[in-house]
Amino acid sequence: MNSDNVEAGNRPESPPDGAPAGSHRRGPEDSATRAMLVDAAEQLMLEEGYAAVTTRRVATLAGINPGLVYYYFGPLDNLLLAVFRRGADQILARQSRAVNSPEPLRAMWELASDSRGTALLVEFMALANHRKAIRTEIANYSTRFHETERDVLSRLVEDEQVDLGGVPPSVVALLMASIGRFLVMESAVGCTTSHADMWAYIEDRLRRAEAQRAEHPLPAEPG
Amino acid sequence: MNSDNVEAGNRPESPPDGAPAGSHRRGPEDSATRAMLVDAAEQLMLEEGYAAVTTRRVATLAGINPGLVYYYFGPLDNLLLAVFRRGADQILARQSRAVNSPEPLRAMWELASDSRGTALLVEFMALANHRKAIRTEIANYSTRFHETERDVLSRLVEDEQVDLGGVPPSVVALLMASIGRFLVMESAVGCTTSHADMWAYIEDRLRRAEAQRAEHPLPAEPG
DNA sequence: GTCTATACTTCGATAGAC
DNA sequence: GTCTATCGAAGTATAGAC
Repeated sequence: MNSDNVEAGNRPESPPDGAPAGSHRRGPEDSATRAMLVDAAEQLMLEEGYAAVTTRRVATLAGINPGLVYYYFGPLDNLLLAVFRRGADQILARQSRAVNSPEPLRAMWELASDSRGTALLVEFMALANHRKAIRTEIANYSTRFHETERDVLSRLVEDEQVDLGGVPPSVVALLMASIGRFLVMESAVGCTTSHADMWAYIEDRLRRAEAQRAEHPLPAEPG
Repeated sequence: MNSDNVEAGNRPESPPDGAPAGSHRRGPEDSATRAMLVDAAEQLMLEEGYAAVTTRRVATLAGINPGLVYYYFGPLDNLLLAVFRRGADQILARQSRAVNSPEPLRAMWELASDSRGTALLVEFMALANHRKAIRTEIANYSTRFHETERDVLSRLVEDEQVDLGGVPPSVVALLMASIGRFLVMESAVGCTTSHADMWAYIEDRLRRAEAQRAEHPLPAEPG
């Protein structure tokens, strides 16, 4: 689908077979059953929160025997980690397409304000409070996410493709990520105070920042 | 301690005795035992997440018999709600002091970037995904929080006490809330990419916005 | 790889003695 | 108001048949 190097398997801290330390048994990574369990766990997290992700409920929802959860993942934490990693890889892949799109700022904003991704992230943020493995994984993912956007924005400013009005690219990257997710989180609970104002403001800034591109078309790369 | 009208008891949707519909029994609101249970529940939420808040664990941590949890709160959801309401009231009271402080913008920013309040809010946001009562309560609280800041900022701009650089007060209110909480959330999981840049940027904006006040001292209210 | 059966723990909630 | 005792449900995890 895309040739970006953001797929699973490049994660440096994982052993070659992808098995976290401490898990006794593990089925193949490409098993259809395994994927169905991850699907079911993700659905439960989104609909009822992480506390609803139990071996019995996941297995029942997937139409699979509860014992198989342990066969594929060992302790339940590993299943949660698998859900996070798959989701994080999907978002990083989408980010990779966004920063290369014709309107990178707008695409990055749409990614930042994605409701599904944010809903999952909130669950994992809460989970991270008492699960160290999740905490580390979120930190790694967030770091990659921000660094990519910061570097891309720096380059775009350098090439006069966008105008950030003097605000540092690293700051703009954090601004988009925080505001987008915040709006989604509040909408999820039914609070939309001043959201319309914020959306209008963002839209205005996006339009002005991207307008720079029309005046400064990027010449073909030399060499 | 303060005379602001943000204390509990003014909540319009609560019946006079403060008992939510459906709870069969309930002890007095000012009970010391009740307060210890709320303390223990809050501590468990902060240290181990909402899933750790069980009747047995709360009671054990508080050194109180598990049966008393039902005596005071009925179903467990009511205990969670009590934790949220007490925390929300504390933050609204602190907000009320912040907006009346000598440097309201800075005080509002310090409130937005408060780590303890944010950690609790993350837990409740996750809880809200599948508990309607929590969802409604968060929406009410957030609405009040934003509206207060928006109104105060509007007044400050009107009186030329602060300079928001043309950004609407409602937008600035949301910006502070989202960025502050986002930084705290990321720090909690150990990701601080670009945080130093953001803090420096915020500090610069705060200093410039508050500088306006020195040039335009507010005259005494007429009448 | 998939399933059954099971051991053990902890949960929410209630009844009732004191 | 506080405690003991208890019910039934659901949880994690394992052993072992097929």
